Amino acid sequence: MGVYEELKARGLLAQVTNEEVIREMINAGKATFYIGFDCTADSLTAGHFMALTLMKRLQMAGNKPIALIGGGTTMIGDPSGRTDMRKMLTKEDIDHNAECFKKQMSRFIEFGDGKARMVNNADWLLNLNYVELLRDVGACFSVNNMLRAECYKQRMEKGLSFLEFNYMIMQSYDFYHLFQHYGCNMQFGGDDQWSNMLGGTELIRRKLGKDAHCMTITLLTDSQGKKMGKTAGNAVWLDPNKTSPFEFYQYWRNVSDADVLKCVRMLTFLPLEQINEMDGWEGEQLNRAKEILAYELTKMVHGEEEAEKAQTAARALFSGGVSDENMPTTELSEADMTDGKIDVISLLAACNLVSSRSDGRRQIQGGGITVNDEKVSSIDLSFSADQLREGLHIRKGKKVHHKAILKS
RNA sequence: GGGGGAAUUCCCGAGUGGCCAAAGGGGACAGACUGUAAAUCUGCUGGCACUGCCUUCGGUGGUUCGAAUCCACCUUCCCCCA
Repeated sequence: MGVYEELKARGLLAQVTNEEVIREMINAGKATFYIGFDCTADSLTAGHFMALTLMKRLQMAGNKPIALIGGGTTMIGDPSGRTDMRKMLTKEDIDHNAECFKKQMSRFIEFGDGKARMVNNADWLLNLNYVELLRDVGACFSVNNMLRAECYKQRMEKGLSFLEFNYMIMQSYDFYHLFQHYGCNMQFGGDDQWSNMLGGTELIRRKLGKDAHCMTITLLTDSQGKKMGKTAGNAVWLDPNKTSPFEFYQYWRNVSDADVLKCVRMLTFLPLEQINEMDGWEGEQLNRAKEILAYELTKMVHGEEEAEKAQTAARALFSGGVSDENMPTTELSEADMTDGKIDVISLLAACNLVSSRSDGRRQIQGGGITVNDEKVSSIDLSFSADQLREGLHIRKGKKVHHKAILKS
């Protein structure tokens, strides 16, 4: 089975420009493809992760990946799939974010001679001359067509600035540039990028009379149709300082039944035969599939050791209830104590388990807080330095476990 | 450039002088039930020194005993005409 068939079997492919040509090309390892990453934050997210695994799959089949960091395009902001304009980022923010991306990506993809390449479109986009660009490239775009593009549809009601309207042109220019300078003949991206990507092939055809291809990845959505990789509106980050390995593990451990197999298929590198076997699992047995998913992904992102730790911690907490070394921990100091003790609310706040003291109060009143297996029933409860020295196992709800300990 | 409309808490959206920390819904969080699932039901959802006080209704000033609500100017957005 070629890599194309594998991608298809895993449900990763959404749209392709020319199935025949693309299948042959990537199965034979003849493609030089790029995926663009806009650096709107200082860490990659679970959403980017899928693109990275795709890159890896294709690289393993002999194709050459180019990871494009959108230092230039981020200056504009992609309006696709958005109902409002993105916050404008400064050049400094963007550069910083691009650096962070670079580091994280190197964990997954091998960069270097003859391997994957990393480029930043700031290098060619920022120096473009407006009038020159208009004559050179602008003439190749039909506004009528652009307005019909799916990615602008949502914005036709809410308003679309000229700045954002140009995003498609910039992305198209990227492809054109990479095609000429790096022999890049294919572009990958999320399905929401389809129209932007087609803009590139169109430009290449018009300017150079050559064919280039695109292929989009199915967006990872849950059974409710929402994009996955977010909790409480926050992204699940790949940076361990922003989303700890334990939290990362738990995110995947908690996907709903309906989505587990889809995630395993799309995100892990487990062989398809094994996945197909898991497909028959039902009910409680699916918990096993969730563990596998969580473990595999944590291993890829944070390494085997962290994955083990997260799994051990999770198992201990949810089946035995025994506290464990691997639980997220906050070290408190004497300064956090008043008169040799600390009250529950302060404790929760110090561990960042609640968003404010009021929130902490509510959590306690709602019966959601447990310390050392005892439900906290009064907001007046406090703990002594000695108790804290031994370590307190705080639980918020069923899933959030935390340890607080007094550092001597 | 002309005319009309809009901006409310995480989101949608009610509120058009005091009874407004602001209806309703969504989401989030927590409780019950479970399988660390889904569905369902319940609670909760600005902050704090919490029967009280403080900050919030695009911004800045003003009117008033009192403003999310009235007035002026500004900013941003939408629609129609050019």
